Amino acid sequence: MTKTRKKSPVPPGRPQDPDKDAAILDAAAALLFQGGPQGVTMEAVAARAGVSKATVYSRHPNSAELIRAVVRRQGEAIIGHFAVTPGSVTHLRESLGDFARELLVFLSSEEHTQLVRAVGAARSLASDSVREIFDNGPGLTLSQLARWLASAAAAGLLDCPQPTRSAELLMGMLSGIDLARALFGLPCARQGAAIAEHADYVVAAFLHLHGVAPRGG
Amino acid sequence: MTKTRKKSPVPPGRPQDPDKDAAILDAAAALLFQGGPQGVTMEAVAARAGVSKATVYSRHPNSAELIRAVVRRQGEAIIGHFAVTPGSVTHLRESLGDFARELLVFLSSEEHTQLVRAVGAARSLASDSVREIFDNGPGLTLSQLARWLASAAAAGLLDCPQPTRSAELLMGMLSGIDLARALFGLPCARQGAAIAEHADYVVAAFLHLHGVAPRGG
DNA sequence: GTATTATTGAACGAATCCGTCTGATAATTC
DNA sequence: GAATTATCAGACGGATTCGTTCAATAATAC
Repeated sequence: MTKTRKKSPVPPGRPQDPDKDAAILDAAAALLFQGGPQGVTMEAVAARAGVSKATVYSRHPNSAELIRAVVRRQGEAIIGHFAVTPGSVTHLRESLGDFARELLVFLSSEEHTQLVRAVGAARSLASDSVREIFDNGPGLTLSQLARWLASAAAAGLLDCPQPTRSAELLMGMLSGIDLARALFGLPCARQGAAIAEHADYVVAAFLHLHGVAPRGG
Repeated sequence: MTKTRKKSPVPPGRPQDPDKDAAILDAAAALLFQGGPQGVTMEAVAARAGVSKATVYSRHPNSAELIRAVVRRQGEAIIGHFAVTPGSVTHLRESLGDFARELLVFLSSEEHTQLVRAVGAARSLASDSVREIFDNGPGLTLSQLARWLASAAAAGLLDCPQPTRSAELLMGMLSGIDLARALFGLPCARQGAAIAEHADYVVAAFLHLHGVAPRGG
Protein backbone atom coordinates (compact mmCIF):
# COMPACT_ATOMS: atom_id res chain seq x y z
CA MET A 1 0.00 0.00 0.00
CA THR A 2 2.85 2.33 0.62
CA LYS A 3 4.59 2.18 -2.72
CA THR A 4 2.24 1.53 -5.57
CA ARG A 5 3.77 4.06 -7.95
CA LYS A 6 4.96 3.08 -11.37
CA LYS A 7 8.70 3.19 -10.68
CA SER A 8 9.78 1.33 -7.62
CA PRO A 9 12.63 3.42 -6.21
CA VAL A 10 14.51 0.32 -5.07
CA PRO A 11 14.90 -2.35 -7.74
CA PRO A 12 15.21 -5.92 -6.55
CA GLY A 13 18.38 -7.92 -6.69
CA ARG A 14 21.93 -7.11 -5.68
CA PRO A 15 22.68 -3.43 -6.11
CA GLN A 16 25.69 -2.14 -7.99
CA ASP A 17 28.63 -1.35 -5.82
CA PRO A 18 29.34 2.38 -6.16
CA ASP A 19 32.85 1.88 -4.81
CA LYS A 20 33.66 -0.20 -7.87
CA ASP A 21 32.44 2.60 -10.09
CA ALA A 22 34.96 4.97 -8.59
CA ALA A 23 37.68 2.33 -8.50
CA ILE A 24 37.25 1.69 -12.22
CA LEU A 25 37.43 5.37 -13.08
CA ASP A 26 40.40 5.89 -10.78
CA ALA A 27 42.27 3.02 -12.36
CA ALA A 28 41.44 4.17 -15.88
CA ALA A 29 42.54 7.71 -15.05
CA ALA A 30 45.83 6.56 -13.58
CA LEU A 31 46.54 4.39 -16.61
CA LEU A 32 45.54 7.20 -18.95
CA PHE A 33 47.85 9.72 -17.31
CA GLN A 34 50.72 7.32 -17.10
CA GLY A 35 50.63 5.51 -20.42
CA GLY A 36 48.29 7.44 -22.64
CA PRO A 37 45.12 6.11 -24.23
CA GLN A 38 46.74 2.87 -25.31
CA GLY A 39 47.66 2.16 -21.73
CA VAL A 40 44.05 1.94 -20.68
CA THR A 41 43.10 -1.58 -21.73
CA MET A 42 40.07 -3.19 -20.20
CA GLU A 43 42.14 -5.90 -18.61
CA ALA A 44 44.63 -3.49 -17.11
CA VAL A 45 41.81 -1.36 -15.77
CA ALA A 46 40.10 -4.38 -14.26
CA ALA A 47 43.32 -5.61 -12.66
CA ARG A 48 44.21 -2.21 -11.25
CA ALA A 49 40.71 -1.61 -9.94
CA GLY A 50 40.63 -5.02 -8.28
CA VAL A 51 37.58 -5.91 -10.32
CA SER A 52 36.55 -8.43 -12.90
CA LYS A 53 36.74 -7.49 -16.56
CA ALA A 54 33.05 -8.25 -16.91
CA THR A 55 32.31 -5.66 -14.26
CA VAL A 56 34.17 -3.04 -16.24
CA TYR A 57 32.12 -3.90 -19.28
CA SER A 58 28.93 -3.72 -17.24
CA ARG A 59 29.70 -0.01 -16.65
CA HIS A 60 31.34 1.01 -19.93
CA PRO A 61 30.61 -0.61 -23.29
CA ASN A 62 34.15 -0.20 -24.59
CA SER A 63 37.46 1.42 -23.82
CA ALA A 64 36.75 4.58 -25.80
CA GLU A 65 33.61 5.23 -23.76
CA LEU A 66 35.53 4.52 -20.60
CA ILE A 67 38.10 7.12 -21.50
CA ARG A 68 35.35 9.62 -22.26
CA ALA A 69 33.87 8.92 -18.85
CA VAL A 70 37.25 9.65 -17.27
CA VAL A 71 37.53 12.93 -19.13
CA ARG A 72 33.98 13.83 -18.14
CA ARG A 73 34.57 13.13 -14.48
CA GLN A 74 37.86 15.01 -14.52
CA GLY A 75 36.04 17.90 -16.11
CA GLU A 76 33.32 18.03 -13.51
CA ALA A 77 35.88 18.87 -10.89
CA ILE A 78 36.82 21.97 -12.84
CA ILE A 79 33.31 23.35 -12.91
CA GLY A 80 33.22 24.03 -9.21
CA HIS A 81 36.74 25.35 -9.07
CA PHE A 82 37.62 27.22 -12.19
CA ALA A 83 34.34 28.97 -12.81
CA VAL A 84 34.80 31.33 -9.93
CA THR A 85 33.76 34.95 -10.05
CA PRO A 86 34.81 37.68 -7.69
CA GLY A 87 32.49 38.57 -4.84
CA SER A 88 31.03 41.93 -4.03
CA VAL A 89 31.74 44.64 -6.52
CA THR A 90 32.22 47.25 -3.84
CA HIS A 91 35.41 45.81 -2.38
CA LEU A 92 37.29 45.88 -5.61
CA ARG A 93 40.79 45.02 -4.54
CA GLU A 94 39.76 42.38 -2.04
CA SER A 95 37.38 40.65 -4.42
CA LEU A 96 39.88 40.59 -7.24
CA GLY A 97 42.56 39.39 -4.85
CA ASP A 98 40.38 36.52 -3.71
CA PHE A 99 39.59 35.63 -7.29
CA ALA A 100 43.23 35.76 -8.31
CA ARG A 101 44.42 33.61 -5.42
CA GLU A 102 41.69 31.07 -5.99
CA LEU A 103 42.52 30.83 -9.66
CA LEU A 104 46.23 30.41 -9.04
CA VAL A 105 45.70 27.81 -6.35
CA PHE A 106 43.56 25.80 -8.71
CA LEU A 107 46.05 26.27 -11.54
CA SER A 108 48.79 24.72 -9.42
CA SER A 109 46.62 21.96 -8.02
CA GLU A 110 46.95 18.30 -8.77
CA GLU A 111 43.39 18.40 -10.07
CA HIS A 112 44.34 20.85 -12.77
CA THR A 113 47.45 18.93 -13.72
CA GLN A 114 45.40 15.79 -14.18
CA LEU A 115 42.77 17.62 -16.15
CA VAL A 116 45.36 18.95 -18.58
CA ARG A 117 46.82 15.49 -18.97
CA ALA A 118 43.42 13.96 -19.54
CA VAL A 119 42.46 16.58 -22.08
CA GLY A 120 45.71 16.26 -23.95
CA ALA A 121 45.72 12.49 -23.97
CA ALA A 122 42.10 12.01 -24.94
CA ARG A 123 41.31 15.06 -27.04
CA SER A 124 40.94 13.03 -30.20
CA LEU A 125 38.75 10.49 -28.45
CA ALA A 126 36.45 12.89 -26.62
CA SER A 127 36.42 16.12 -28.53
CA ASP A 128 32.84 16.91 -27.55
CA SER A 129 33.52 16.38 -23.85
CA VAL A 130 36.64 18.49 -24.13
CA ARG A 131 34.70 21.32 -25.69
CA GLU A 132 32.15 21.09 -22.92
CA ILE A 133 34.87 21.28 -20.30
CA PHE A 134 36.27 24.43 -21.87
CA ASP A 135 32.86 26.07 -21.99
CA ASN A 136 32.20 25.29 -18.34
CA GLY A 137 35.78 26.03 -17.31
CA PRO A 138 38.04 28.74 -18.68
CA GLY A 139 35.37 29.98 -21.07
CA LEU A 140 32.83 30.46 -18.31
CA THR A 141 35.37 32.07 -16.03
CA LEU A 142 36.27 34.56 -18.71
CA SER A 143 32.70 35.59 -19.45
CA GLN A 144 31.71 35.81 -15.81
CA LEU A 145 34.76 37.88 -14.99
CA ALA A 146 34.03 40.17 -17.91
CA ARG A 147 30.46 40.67 -16.72
CA TRP A 148 31.67 41.41 -13.21
CA LEU A 149 34.15 43.97 -14.52
CA ALA A 150 31.41 45.59 -16.57
CA SER A 151 29.18 46.03 -13.55
CA ALA A 152 32.06 47.39 -11.53
CA ALA A 153 32.76 49.84 -14.33
CA ALA A 154 29.09 50.81 -14.43
CA ALA A 155 29.32 51.59 -10.73
CA GLY A 156 32.16 53.95 -11.48
CA LEU A 157 34.70 51.93 -9.53
CA LEU A 158 36.84 51.08 -12.51
CA ASP A 159 37.75 52.37 -15.92
CA CYS A 160 37.06 49.41 -18.14
CA PRO A 161 35.69 50.12 -21.61
CA GLN A 162 36.44 46.60 -22.90
CA PRO A 163 35.50 44.15 -20.17
CA THR A 164 36.25 40.99 -22.13
CA ARG A 165 39.67 42.19 -23.14
CA SER A 166 40.41 43.27 -19.59
CA ALA A 167 39.31 39.90 -18.31
CA GLU A 168 41.69 38.25 -20.75
CA LEU A 169 44.54 40.45 -19.63
CA LEU A 170 43.91 39.62 -15.99
CA MET A 171 43.68 35.89 -16.56
CA GLY A 172 46.68 35.97 -18.85
CA MET A 173 48.83 37.87 -16.39
CA LEU A 174 47.79 35.51 -13.62
CA SER A 175 48.65 32.34 -15.46
CA GLY A 176 51.84 33.82 -16.87
CA ILE A 177 54.12 31.05 -18.02
CA ASP A 178 52.41 28.41 -15.92
CA LEU A 179 49.73 27.56 -18.43
CA ALA A 180 52.42 26.87 -21.02
CA ARG A 181 54.26 24.80 -18.44
CA ALA A 182 51.12 22.79 -17.75
CA LEU A 183 50.67 22.27 -21.45
CA PHE A 184 54.10 20.67 -21.58
CA GLY A 185 53.50 18.57 -18.49
CA LEU A 186 55.70 20.65 -16.21
CA PRO A 187 54.72 21.74 -12.70
CA CYS A 188 53.87 25.33 -11.97
CA ALA A 189 56.74 27.70 -11.37
CA ARG A 190 55.03 29.27 -8.38
CA GLN A 191 54.17 27.33 -5.26
CA GLY A 192 53.02 28.13 -1.76
CA ALA A 193 53.53 31.70 -0.63
CA ALA A 194 54.66 32.81 -4.09
CA ILE A 195 51.11 32.24 -5.32
CA ALA A 196 49.56 34.86 -3.06
CA GLU A 197 52.41 37.23 -3.79
CA HIS A 198 51.92 36.90 -7.53
CA ALA A 199 48.17 37.33 -7.16
CA ASP A 200 48.62 40.59 -5.26
CA TYR A 201 51.19 41.83 -7.74
CA VAL A 202 48.99 41.12 -10.74
CA VAL A 203 45.90 42.64 -9.15
CA ALA A 204 47.83 45.80 -8.34
CA ALA A 205 49.06 46.01 -11.92
CA PHE A 206 45.57 45.35 -13.23
CA LEU A 207 44.03 48.09 -11.09
CA HIS A 208 46.79 50.48 -12.06
CA LEU A 209 46.01 49.77 -15.71
CA HIS A 210 42.37 50.58 -15.11
CA GLY A 211 42.80 53.86 -13.40
CA VAL A 212 42.50 52.77 -9.78
CA ALA A 213 44.92 54.41 -7.37
CA PRO A 214 47.30 52.17 -5.39
CA ARG A 215 46.28 50.70 -2.06
CA GLY A 216 45.16 53.25 0.44
CA GLY A 217 44.40 55.84 -2.19
CA MET B 1 92.76 10.54 -57.77
CA THR B 2 90.19 13.06 -56.79
CA LYS B 3 88.62 11.42 -53.74
CA THR B 4 90.98 9.22 -51.80
CA ARG B 5 89.82 10.32 -48.32
CA LYS B 6 88.67 7.82 -45.76
CA LYS B 7 84.96 8.46 -46.02
CA SER B 8 83.64 8.44 -49.52
CA PRO B 9 81.01 11.18 -49.51
CA VAL B 10 78.84 9.25 -51.94
CA PRO B 11 78.14 5.66 -50.87
CA PRO B 12 77.41 3.13 -53.55
CA GLY B 13 74.00 1.73 -54.22
CA ARG B 14 70.61 3.31 -54.53
CA PRO B 15 70.30 6.34 -52.28
CA GLN B 16 67.44 6.84 -49.83
CA ASP B 17 64.60 8.91 -51.12
CA PRO B 18 64.29 12.00 -48.89
CA ASP B 19 60.73 12.56 -50.12
CA LYS B 20 59.72 9.31 -48.49
CA ASP B 21 61.20 10.49 -45.22
CA ALA B 22 58.93 13.49 -45.20
CA ALA B 23 55.96 11.51 -46.45
CA ILE B 24 56.33 9.06 -43.57
CA LEU B 25 56.53 11.81 -40.96
CA ASP B 26 53.62 13.66 -42.54
CA ALA B 27 51.48 10.55 -42.52
CA ALA B 28 52.43 9.71 -38.94
CA ALA B 29 51.68 13.27 -37.84
CA ALA B 30 48.29 13.26 -39.51
CA LEU B 31 47.38 9.95 -37.92
CA LEU B 32 48.66 11.12 -34.56
CA PHE B 33 46.60 14.30 -34.62
CA GLN B 34 43.50 12.54 -35.82
CA GLY B 35 43.45 9.34 -33.84
CA GLY B 36 45.98 9.72 -31.08
CA PRO B 37 49.02 7.52 -30.53
CA GLN B 38 47.09 4.31 -31.09
CA GLY B 39 46.09 5.51 -34.50
CA VAL B 40 49.65 5.59 -35.73
CA THR B 41 50.28 1.96 -36.61
CA MET B 42 53.13 1.10 -38.89
CA GLU B 43 50.77 -0.29 -41.49
CA ALA B 44 48.52 2.74 -41.47
CA VAL B 45 51.52 5.03 -41.75
CA ALA B 46 52.90 3.05 -44.66
CA ALA B 47 49.56 3.05 -46.45
CA ARG B 48 48.99 6.76 -45.93
CA ALA B 49 52.52 7.64 -46.97
CA GLY B 50 52.23 5.52 -50.12
CA VAL B 51 55.20 3.51 -48.97
CA SER B 52 55.99 -0.05 -48.07
CA LYS B 53 55.94 -1.08 -44.44
CA ALA B 54 59.55 -2.21 -44.74
CA THR B 55 60.49 1.31 -45.75
CA VAL B 56 58.93 2.70 -42.62
CA TYR B 57 60.90 0.23 -40.54
CA SER B 58 64.07 1.17 -42.40
CA ARG B 59 63.69 4.70 -40.99
CA HIS B 60 62.18 4.10 -37.57
CA PRO B 61 62.74 0.97 -35.47
CA ASN B 62 59.24 0.96 -33.95
CA SER B 63 56.11 3.04 -33.62
CA ALA B 64 57.14 4.70 -30.37
CA GLU B 65 60.32 6.01 -31.98
CA LEU B 66 58.34 7.13 -34.98
CA ILE B 67 56.04 9.14 -32.76
CA ARG B 68 59.02 10.68 -31.00
CA ALA B 69 60.43 11.65 -34.37
CA VAL B 70 57.15 13.37 -35.21
CA VAL B 71 57.21 15.29 -31.95
CA ARG B 72 60.83 16.23 -32.51
CA ARG B 73 60.19 17.50 -36.03
CA GLN B 74 57.13 19.41 -34.91
CA GLY B 75 59.23 20.92 -32.14
CA GLU B 76 62.00 22.05 -34.44
CA ALA B 77 59.59 24.37 -36.18
CA ILE B 78 59.01 26.14 -32.91
CA ILE B 79 62.66 26.90 -32.30
CA GLY B 80 62.91 29.29 -35.17
CA HIS B 81 59.54 30.89 -34.54
CA PHE B 82 58.80 31.02 -30.87
CA ALA B 83 62.25 31.86 -29.57
CA VAL B 84 62.10 35.37 -30.88
CA THR B 85 63.51 38.35 -29.02
CA PRO B 86 62.80 41.96 -29.70
CA GLY B 87 65.26 43.91 -31.80
CA SER B 88 67.10 47.06 -30.87
CA VAL B 89 66.60 48.25 -27.35
CA THR B 90 66.45 51.88 -28.37
CA HIS B 91 63.17 51.67 -30.27
CA LEU B 92 61.22 50.33 -27.38
CA ARG B 93 57.68 50.47 -28.67
CA GLU B 94 58.50 49.32 -32.16
CA SER B 95 60.64 46.41 -31.02
CA LEU B 96 58.07 45.21 -28.52
CA GLY B 97 55.35 45.64 -31.11
CA ASP B 98 57.25 43.49 -33.58
CA PHE B 99 57.85 40.89 -30.94
CA ALA B 100 54.20 40.88 -29.89
CA ARG B 101 52.90 40.55 -33.43
CA GLU B 102 55.33 37.79 -34.26
CA LEU B 103 54.38 35.87 -31.15
CA LEU B 104 50.67 36.21 -31.81
CA VAL B 105 51.00 35.23 -35.45
CA PHE B 106 52.84 32.11 -34.45
CA LEU B 107 50.34 31.39 -31.67
CA SER B 108 47.52 31.37 -34.20
CA SER B 109 49.43 29.45 -36.86
CA GLU B 110 48.69 25.96 -37.99
CA GLU B 111 52.21 25.03 -36.91
CA HIS B 112 51.45 25.93 -33.33
CA THR B 113 48.14 24.12 -33.36
CA GLN B 114 49.82 20.97 -34.57
CA LEU B 115 52.58 21.30 -32.03
CA VAL B 116 50.08 21.52 -29.20
CA ARG B 117 48.27 18.49 -30.53
CA ALA B 118 51.47 16.52 -30.87
CA VAL B 119 52.64 17.43 -27.41
CA GLY B 120 49.31 16.56 -25.85
CA ALA B 121 48.92 13.32 -27.70
CA ALA B 122 52.44 12.04 -27.21
CA ARG B 123 53.49 13.54 -23.89
CA SER B 124 53.61 10.18 -22.18
CA LEU B 125 55.59 8.64 -25.02
CA ALA B 126 58.13 11.40 -25.51
CA SER B 127 58.45 13.23 -22.24
CA ASP B 128 62.11 14.05 -22.81
CA SER B 129 61.47 15.51 -26.26
CA VAL B 130 58.57 17.51 -24.86
CA ARG B 131 60.76 18.98 -22.17
CA GLU B 132 63.34 19.89 -24.76
CA ILE B 133 60.72 21.63 -26.85
CA PHE B 134 59.61 23.69 -23.89
CA ASP B 135 63.16 24.70 -23.05
CA ASN B 136 63.83 25.76 -26.63
CA GLY B 137 60.38 27.29 -27.07
CA PRO B 138 58.36 29.17 -24.45
CA GLY B 139 61.09 28.79 -21.85
CA LEU B 140 63.73 30.31 -24.07
CA THR B 141 61.43 33.09 -25.21
CA LEU B 142 60.73 34.00 -21.62
CA SER B 143 64.35 34.16 -20.56
CA GLN B 144 65.45 36.05 -23.65
CA LEU B 145 62.65 38.55 -23.26
CA ALA B 146 63.53 39.02 -19.61
CA ARG B 147 67.17 39.67 -20.47
CA TRP B 148 66.14 42.15 -23.14
CA LEU B 149 63.91 43.97 -20.69
CA ALA B 150 66.73 44.07 -18.16
CA SER B 151 69.08 45.71 -20.63
CA ALA B 152 66.40 48.19 -21.64
CA ALA B 153 65.87 49.01 -17.99
CA ALA B 154 69.63 49.43 -17.50
CA ALA B 155 69.59 51.93 -20.33
CA GLY B 156 66.98 53.91 -18.47
CA LEU B 157 64.31 53.36 -21.09
CA LEU B 158 62.01 51.39 -18.86
CA ASP B 159 61.14 50.91 -15.21
CA CYS B 160 61.47 47.19 -14.77
CA PRO B 161 62.81 45.95 -11.44
CA GLN B 162 61.66 42.35 -12.03
CA PRO B 163 62.41 41.47 -15.65
CA THR B 164 61.30 37.86 -15.47
CA ARG B 165 57.98 38.74 -13.91
CA SER B 166 57.46 41.51 -16.45
CA ALA B 167 58.25 39.12 -19.27
CA GLU B 168 55.66 36.73 -17.89
CA LEU B 169 53.06 39.47 -17.71
CA LEU B 170 53.72 40.49 -21.29
CA MET B 171 53.55 36.97 -22.65
CA GLY B 172 50.51 36.20 -20.52
CA MET B 173 48.64 39.28 -21.69
CA LEU B 174 49.49 38.48 -25.28
CA SER B 175 48.26 34.93 -25.21
CA GLY B 176 45.21 35.86 -23.16
CA ILE B 177 42.63 33.11 -23.48
CA ASP B 178 44.13 31.70 -26.65
CA LEU B 179 46.64 29.44 -24.96
CA ALA B 180 43.82 27.85 -22.99
CA ARG B 181 41.86 27.52 -26.20
CA ALA B 182 44.78 25.81 -27.88
CA LEU B 183 45.06 23.46 -24.94
CA PHE B 184 41.48 22.39 -25.52
CA GLY B 185 41.94 22.05 -29.26
CA LEU B 186 40.03 25.20 -30.16
CA PRO B 187 41.22 27.77 -32.69
CA CYS B 188 42.46 31.15 -31.57
CA ALA B 189 39.84 33.77 -30.83
CA ARG B 190 41.79 36.44 -32.71
CA GLN B 191 42.51 36.20 -36.40
CA GLY B 192 43.86 38.49 -39.08
CA ALA B 193 43.74 42.19 -38.30
CA ALA B 194 42.64 41.56 -34.73
CA ILE B 195 46.07 40.11 -34.04
CA ALA B 196 47.95 43.31 -34.74
CA GLU B 197 45.35 45.30 -32.87
CA HIS B 198 45.71 43.13 -29.79
CA ALA B 199 49.48 43.30 -29.99
CA ASP B 200 49.42 47.09 -30.02
CA TYR B 201 46.92 47.20 -27.19
CA VAL B 202 48.97 44.89 -25.00
CA VAL B 203 52.24 46.67 -25.72
CA ALA B 204 50.66 50.00 -24.81
CA ALA B 205 49.36 48.53 -21.57
CA PHE B 206 52.73 46.97 -20.84
CA LEU B 207 54.59 50.23 -21.40
CA HIS B 208 52.08 52.10 -19.27
CA LEU B 209 52.67 49.61 -16.48
CA HIS B 210 56.40 50.22 -16.71
CA GLY B 211 56.32 53.97 -16.57
CA VAL B 212 56.63 54.78 -20.25
CA ALA B 213 54.44 57.61 -21.47
CA PRO B 214 51.90 56.89 -24.23
CA ARG B 215 52.86 57.20 -27.89
CA GLY B 216 54.25 60.59 -28.77
CA GLY B 217 55.13 61.42 -25.17
C1' DG C 1 13.38 -19.48 2.53
C1' DT C 2 12.88 -17.66 -3.06
C1' DA C 3 13.71 -14.49 -6.76
C1' DT C 4 16.64 -11.29 -8.79
C1' DT C 5 20.61 -8.97 -9.89
C1' DA C 6 25.82 -8.14 -9.40
C1' DT C 7 30.13 -10.01 -9.51
C1' DT C 8 33.62 -13.25 -10.26
C1' DG C 9 37.12 -16.00 -12.76
C1' DA C 10 38.12 -17.90 -16.74
C1' DA C 11 37.72 -19.10 -21.12
C1' DC C 12 36.67 -18.20 -26.08
C1' DG C 13 37.00 -16.59 -31.25
C1' DA C 14 38.02 -12.73 -33.83
C1' DA C 15 40.63 -9.11 -35.00
C1' DT C 16 44.66 -6.36 -34.93
C1' DC C 17 49.32 -5.09 -34.80
C1' DC C 18 54.06 -6.07 -34.28
C1' DG C 19 58.50 -7.00 -36.22
C1' DT C 20 60.73 -10.00 -39.50
C1' DC C 21 61.44 -12.07 -43.69
C1' DT C 22 61.39 -13.23 -48.75
C1' DG C 23 61.77 -12.53 -53.59
C1' DA C 24 61.53 -9.29 -56.87
C1' DT C 25 62.51 -4.68 -59.09
C1' DA C 26 64.59 0.13 -59.23
C1' DA C 27 68.40 3.39 -58.79
C1' DT C 28 72.90 4.38 -58.22
C1' DT C 29 78.38 3.71 -58.26
C1' DC C 30 82.06 1.61 -60.34
C1' DG D 1 78.14 -4.54 -68.02
C1' DA D 2 78.67 -5.86 -62.26
C1' DA D 3 77.98 -4.66 -57.50
C1' DT D 4 75.39 -2.49 -54.07
C1' DT D 5 71.66 -0.54 -51.80
C1' DA D 6 66.62 1.01 -51.57
C1' DT D 7 62.11 -0.13 -52.21
C1' DC D 8 58.19 -2.90 -52.95
C1' DA D 9 54.29 -6.18 -52.07
C1' DG D 10 53.13 -9.56 -49.41
C1' DA D 11 53.33 -13.24 -46.18
C1' DC D 12 54.52 -15.12 -41.64
C1' DG D 13 54.39 -16.39 -36.37
C1' DG D 14 53.58 -14.40 -32.19
C1' DA D 15 51.59 -11.43 -29.18
C1' DT D 16 47.97 -8.53 -27.60
C1' DT D 17 43.49 -6.79 -27.09
C1' DC D 18 38.84 -6.86 -27.86
C1' DG D 19 34.18 -8.00 -26.59
C1' DT D 20 31.44 -12.05 -25.38
C1' DT D 21 30.10 -15.99 -22.92
C1' DC D 22 29.67 -19.36 -19.20
C1' DA D 23 28.82 -21.38 -14.60
C1' DA D 24 29.35 -20.30 -9.87
C1' DT D 25 28.92 -17.23 -6.05
C1' DA D 26 27.44 -12.94 -3.36
C1' DA D 27 24.13 -9.44 -1.96
C1' DT D 28 19.80 -7.64 -1.76
C1' DA D 29 14.34 -7.55 -1.91
C1' DC D 30 10.39 -10.03 -0.99
